[in-house]
Amino acid sequence: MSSSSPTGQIASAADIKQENGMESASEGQEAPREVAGGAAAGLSPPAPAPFPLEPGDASAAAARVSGEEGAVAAAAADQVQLHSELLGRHHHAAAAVAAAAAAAQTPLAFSPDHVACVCEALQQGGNLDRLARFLWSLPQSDLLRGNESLLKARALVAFHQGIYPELYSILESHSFESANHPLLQQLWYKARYTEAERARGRPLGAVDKYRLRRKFPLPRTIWDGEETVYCFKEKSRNALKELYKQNRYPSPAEKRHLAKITGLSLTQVSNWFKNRRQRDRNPSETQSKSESDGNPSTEDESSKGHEDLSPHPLSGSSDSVANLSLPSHMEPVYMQQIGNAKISLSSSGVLLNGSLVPASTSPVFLNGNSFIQGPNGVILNGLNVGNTQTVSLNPPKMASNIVSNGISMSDILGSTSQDVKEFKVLQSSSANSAATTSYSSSAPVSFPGLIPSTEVKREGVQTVASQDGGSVVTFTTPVQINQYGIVQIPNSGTNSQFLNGSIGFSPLQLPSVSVAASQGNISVNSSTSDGSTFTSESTTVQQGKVFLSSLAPSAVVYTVPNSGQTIGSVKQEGLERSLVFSQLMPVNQNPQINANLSSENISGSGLHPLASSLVNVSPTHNFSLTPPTLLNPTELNPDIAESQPMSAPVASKSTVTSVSNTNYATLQNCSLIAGQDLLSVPMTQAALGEIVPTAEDQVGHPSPAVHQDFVREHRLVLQSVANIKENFLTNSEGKATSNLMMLDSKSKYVLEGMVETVCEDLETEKKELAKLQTVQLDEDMQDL
DNA sequence: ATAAATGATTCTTG
DNA sequence: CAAGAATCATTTAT
Repeated sequence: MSSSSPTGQIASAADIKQENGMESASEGQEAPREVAGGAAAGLSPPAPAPFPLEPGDASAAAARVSGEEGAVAAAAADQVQLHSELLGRHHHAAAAVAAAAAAAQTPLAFSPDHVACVCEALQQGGNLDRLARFLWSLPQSDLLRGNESLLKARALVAFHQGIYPELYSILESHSFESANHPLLQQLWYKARYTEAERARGRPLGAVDKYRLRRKFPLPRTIWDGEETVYCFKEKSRNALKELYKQNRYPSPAEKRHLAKITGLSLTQVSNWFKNRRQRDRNPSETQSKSESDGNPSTEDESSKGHEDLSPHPLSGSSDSVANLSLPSHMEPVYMQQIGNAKISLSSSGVLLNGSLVPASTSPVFLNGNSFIQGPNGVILNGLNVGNTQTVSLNPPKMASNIVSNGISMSDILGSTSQDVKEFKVLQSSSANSAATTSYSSSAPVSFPGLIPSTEVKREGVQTVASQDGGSVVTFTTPVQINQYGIVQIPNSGTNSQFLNGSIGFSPLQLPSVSVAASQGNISVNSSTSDGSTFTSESTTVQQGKVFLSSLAPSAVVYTVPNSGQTIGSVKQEGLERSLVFSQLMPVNQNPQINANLSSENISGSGLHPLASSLVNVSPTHNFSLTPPTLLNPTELNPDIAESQPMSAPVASKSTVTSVSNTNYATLQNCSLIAGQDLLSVPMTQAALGEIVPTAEDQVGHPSPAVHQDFVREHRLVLQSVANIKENFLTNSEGKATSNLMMLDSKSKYVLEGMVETVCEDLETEKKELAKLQTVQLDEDMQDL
């Protein structure tokens, strides 16, 4: 009983994943209420059904104990039985298990793969006692290997046996794959709770547990470092807020999209909106105390409030928003980075809700420094490109995609630490103001180098209509402000879909008026933070130029000097060194351009295949679309950096930096960040971890080649899946796919059953993947 | 220890 | 099925 509460909580949390409607949750909990306690959501993950950590423990433990004694002998039999049990469910796994069982009888060492397989299978089945026995039967040598499945199994066993010090030791000594984090995190906390509970003699309260969590933060080995506030990740929260500003009643499609982006379940998204609305509505009770005005939140919200307040609950919303919000799936946040300057197109942010959209996008111009502002935010770069040039890209009509705004933005900002703060402020404020409609005047928060609004004249800002729905980036007539040349590049309507990995580009239109020529150039500089790719000195900067010129009516050439080379005359001749967008991206109809980064490009650094999905590069044209430098995994996940000393590999892998010295322009793909950081980054990291052994890893576990291979196989599978998902994200459907994504909150822990999943749940599209595994297993079997 | 913030649940309604 | 209202239980801040 006493224990039940803590456990219950965890268990409940797990179940809670309402989305999936895990029945497992039902367990035996008596007090649904307690379980329900919002908390559930908080802790990420509970392992769904897979195996019972919870309440049942006691009984399980007891069973184990009793069995344990006389059972050693029985172990083999058990395993055989187990085998048969599993057989029905997992074909491959079963085979492996069988092998294992056989092996068990003859104390031979079997390959790590088999051990891993068996461990996974046993874990899946929740046969902890058997698992414990199995571990017992393993030769010491096997136990010592760095096999993650084995370690996980050992951790589980240690937990169930109450040997917490060992558990902590295991958890802290090995960097586990993110897929295993949820489970291990629970073990960690639960162990802490249990310890405290025992010490104290009475059950812990929620607050007590909270304190324990604070006191014993998760080790980086089982935590990606993503902060969460009230159970939701910061990013997710931001994304939700963004959308809420635009539309209080998101359509199902929007919710789905949001769910996907944030990694939250559909239910969570819905709940969030529901709660938000409720709290916005009646300030009474809870929040009333603070303010007179009902709106607790902030001014901005209130302002926007009136617009959307309109209550058409369901259906209405879609219509009203029609202009703005588009098709459900859009997620267009993408950025392009050219050298130093970062240009963000789209943005989620700000969409001006109904009001602003039509007219003009009133962008905030930041001048002075090279800022290019997207609707949402501003992207800034700390470097000066030219003092006077400003480029603003605003998408007049944005779609719903807010996506990543919060996400990407924050991440991006992260890189430029100094600016971050300001940036954030700016970002939020601008966004808000936009939403409110009153933007121009009040607009911009003070920003260094910002041009007073008065100085800005917007003349030719007319947004050009997008063509056929595809996303179009239009360069409208430049507005001149004094000496400052301002070029507006509105991005109207983003219909194109940007999938994570892909970047959609629409035709760039240049007004015949030569923007650039006279105005000067927009100098863009390469600023890869380290300057590794381009040397970006102020000098260069000034030289770097972007010509939006008369090459062709619709052609734009961005030229960014290469570090080594002097820019000299970049013009038409410079084509080789420059990018001609129009040619490069024939985007018109085909908003999506997918150029896979061939591994070779980055291979030097040992980039894993997965990376390719992340990065889109079209080598042929000295044009590289890369994940923003900022996105360096290192930066995204601080913990990664810490946990993996070898930041170098990581960085290189991300290719973020330079793809080749030939590229002059670097485009950043924001969406990538947004959508993918959840999935890809971690995955990538994991992959790297294996492929590029870090010092830490090696020290920690001298894993045999075999093991690595095995792991790699898994990784391949997983990665493939990831790729699939990313590449075909369009189908929001993706249930199938998502099943394999361990990182996907919905399917959390599905991974747990890596084996199971891979072996058993293969669906049509994934059969090939399965084969991989099969082959692997078969080979192993033969070896046996 | 208390209070505010927040996610989730339950029940009702359309 | 979704939304609103009331209410919880937990998380976070004081």
